[in-house]
Amino acid sequence: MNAIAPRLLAWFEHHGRHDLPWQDPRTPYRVWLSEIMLQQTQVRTVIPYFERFVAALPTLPDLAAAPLDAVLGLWSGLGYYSRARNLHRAAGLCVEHHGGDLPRDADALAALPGIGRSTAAAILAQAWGDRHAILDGNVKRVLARFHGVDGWPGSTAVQALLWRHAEAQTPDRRVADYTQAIMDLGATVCTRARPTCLTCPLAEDCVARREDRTRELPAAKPARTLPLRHTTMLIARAGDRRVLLERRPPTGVWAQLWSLPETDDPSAAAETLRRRTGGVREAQVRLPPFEHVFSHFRLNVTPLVFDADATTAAVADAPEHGWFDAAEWATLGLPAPVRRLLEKLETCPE
DNA sequence: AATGCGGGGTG
DNA sequence: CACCCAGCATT
Repeated sequence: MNAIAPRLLAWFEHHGRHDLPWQDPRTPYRVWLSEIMLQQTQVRTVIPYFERFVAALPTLPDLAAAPLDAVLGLWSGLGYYSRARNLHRAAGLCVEHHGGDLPRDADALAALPGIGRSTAAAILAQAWGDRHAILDGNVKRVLARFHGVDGWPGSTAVQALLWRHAEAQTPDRRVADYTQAIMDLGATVCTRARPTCLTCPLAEDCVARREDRTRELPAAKPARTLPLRHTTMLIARAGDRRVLLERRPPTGVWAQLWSLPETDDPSAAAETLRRRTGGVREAQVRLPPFEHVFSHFRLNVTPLVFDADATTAAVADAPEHGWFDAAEWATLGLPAPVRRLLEKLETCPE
């Protein structure tokens, strides 16, 4: 086997990232939180969210004791909100079953919601130096290129092969540094576009480099055009400038987040709102339609603004809802486009 | 084995 | 505009 660990560890000393906020102090809780936030999310995006989160909830018991809405508020804008709900649930389970700590065991970790094979391994490797192989996007790219693995890494077969390479390359010692090193190499040298092979410690034995195929590996996901959906978001604004929000259903996009009432029939918009608010009339202010892109569809959003006479209670079968002023909705877990919409309305005159 | 789940960055 | 990113849960 052509071992990469010695070269990677030597490179890591001077060229790795040693000042990430979750590296110091390096506690299992902070490592866990960072790993969850970093799922499908880049380091630069995560850092401000991480700092805010640990400032508000410094320990695992703090997280377990916090209301879910507070956790979703801290997560608002980061995306993949099931991560926040699972994080909160897992914290409760740790208090209940593990004395308020994360278990130091891969199977016990992977049994917690939101923690899979790779995240469990990353937590044990980073927090304790225990020998476990990780396989995230960076490691997939480095190993696919180094070993010349063809095929899309999302497919089961290719993923299984990459796991075998990852296990075989993980050293017996300095596992925390090795794990960080291979991710740093993927993030800073072996990048998706224009990798800087001239500075790479693995270039000499890299199959993709030798065969000039770094541009082709790892193979791209099979293309598919995203379906387009439409919705109308209803902004009911009271005289005191409070707006009507409702909690979204427990499943589907933006599950359990606070958001604007929606309708798929714009002509029925006023009637939809009247069921919740009493009298409304369409406002003078207009907001332009916009498009929001998800991984699996595109959403065309038409905002409609209404002036509401009263802030009466909703009928019994309506979803959970409420009237919020700017200071209040600012702290809620809102979908990013809804937050932008409300911010825009705040700044624009009558 | 495939799909749902956000939001932002990149070429 | 397409693709990707410190993946996991669900079907």
